[in-house]
Amino acid sequence: MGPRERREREREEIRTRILDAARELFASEGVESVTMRRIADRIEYSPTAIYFHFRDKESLLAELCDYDFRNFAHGFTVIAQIPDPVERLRAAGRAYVEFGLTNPSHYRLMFMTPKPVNEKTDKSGKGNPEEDAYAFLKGVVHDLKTQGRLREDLTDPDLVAQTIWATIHGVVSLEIAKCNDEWVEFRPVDARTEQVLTMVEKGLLR
Amino acid sequence: MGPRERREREREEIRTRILDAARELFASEGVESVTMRRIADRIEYSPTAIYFHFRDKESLLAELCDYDFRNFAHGFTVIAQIPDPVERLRAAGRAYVEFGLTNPSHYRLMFMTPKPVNEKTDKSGKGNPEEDAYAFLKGVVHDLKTQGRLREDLTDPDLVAQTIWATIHGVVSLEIAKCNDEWVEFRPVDARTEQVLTMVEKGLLR
DNA sequence: AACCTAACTTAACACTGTTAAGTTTCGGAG
DNA sequence: CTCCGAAACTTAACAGTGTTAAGTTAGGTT
Repeated sequence: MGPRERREREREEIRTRILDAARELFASEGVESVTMRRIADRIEYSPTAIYFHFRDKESLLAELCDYDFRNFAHGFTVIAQIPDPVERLRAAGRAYVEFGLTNPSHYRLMFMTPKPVNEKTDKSGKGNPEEDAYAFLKGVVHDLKTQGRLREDLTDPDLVAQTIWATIHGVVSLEIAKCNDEWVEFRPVDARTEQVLTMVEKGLLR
Repeated sequence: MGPRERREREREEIRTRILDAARELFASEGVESVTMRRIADRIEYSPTAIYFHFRDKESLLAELCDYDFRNFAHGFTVIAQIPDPVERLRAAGRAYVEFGLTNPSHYRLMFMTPKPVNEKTDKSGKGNPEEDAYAFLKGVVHDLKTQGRLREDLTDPDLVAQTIWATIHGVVSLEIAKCNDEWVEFRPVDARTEQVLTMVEKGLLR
């Protein structure tokens, strides 16, 4: 209750105000419109003030994506309840696509942009949500295997998980990057998603 | 042979010198290192000179990618000779992956970066190479269908082609964007490619 | 009451893409 | 041969970016 805690709380408050301002710009106008100066305008601070709360722009955006993806990943706890692993996989795939399409800027930054090699993966604490999502997928693959639903020649669960991930990621990322191109008559993305999911089933299960 | 033609030829020459300089930077240091000023340095011109040959930076890079992808797509003419459409599909998939991995900057700009909505697709002349590649894929799907190799419930060739494209694109783009992440133990990209290709076969053919 | 540090602002730096204005070069017409 | 006009280029500048060094203010601690 001392002023020490208050200061800390206030500090956390302005941190999230910065993140909120960034998110609005991010979602409404895309990543290239997110500018330190524009964020600062929104919260009526000087641009330099942001650097007192975030190391640089990149880690600000990384934290934003991390936070929102973690928020989304909470939905996986209800999907995890689905007993049939095949249905669970379908549901997870649909949810993943939906996240990508409703948060294209997030998705782009997280999964379509190469990171420089440094990548101090901040081992401390909760563990990054991408990793958790991948672990979830691996769990589904594990269940498929123990229930004998996987094709018998598929022995490496990581390889299977990465195959599934790549496939569904392909749908999302192609939609995000290419939906405005008119030279290919794209089928509705939902149709493509379902098509891909049944291909995964018929191609990997038995 | 008049000076008229010479001037035109010289103009074309400096154009390709600009493209070559851009390509070197592009390939060796990535797209974010390609700067009008650095291109200009390499050819010992002023940065402004480039604008006499290219409308802006974006169309310079677009032309570069277009040119190189078209160059790559010529390889498809030999793949097109493969009589068995299944083998043809595999070969095309492998070639596509190889292009993406040896030209990640090209691939990123062409297939992992959203274009603004305008997109004056320059209907004039040769037609863009991405479209040609897609047409090639549709041709394979067509052959598969007429030979009765496609699953009978797959009636829409575009949907099938887009499914295959998304799948293989997923492998390439994930590799480009995530190969430096250490939290997931990626299997070798060749293994993932083969895995995905057999999944496509078992999932879409009969 | 004095101080000291956290939180902020102002001003600036080194970049970026792009453009307006001025200069050079050079083929073609009188 | 001379002059012209346009093409090809340069210099200087603008408006924007992320980021930092230095200065200022406010508020809890001694």
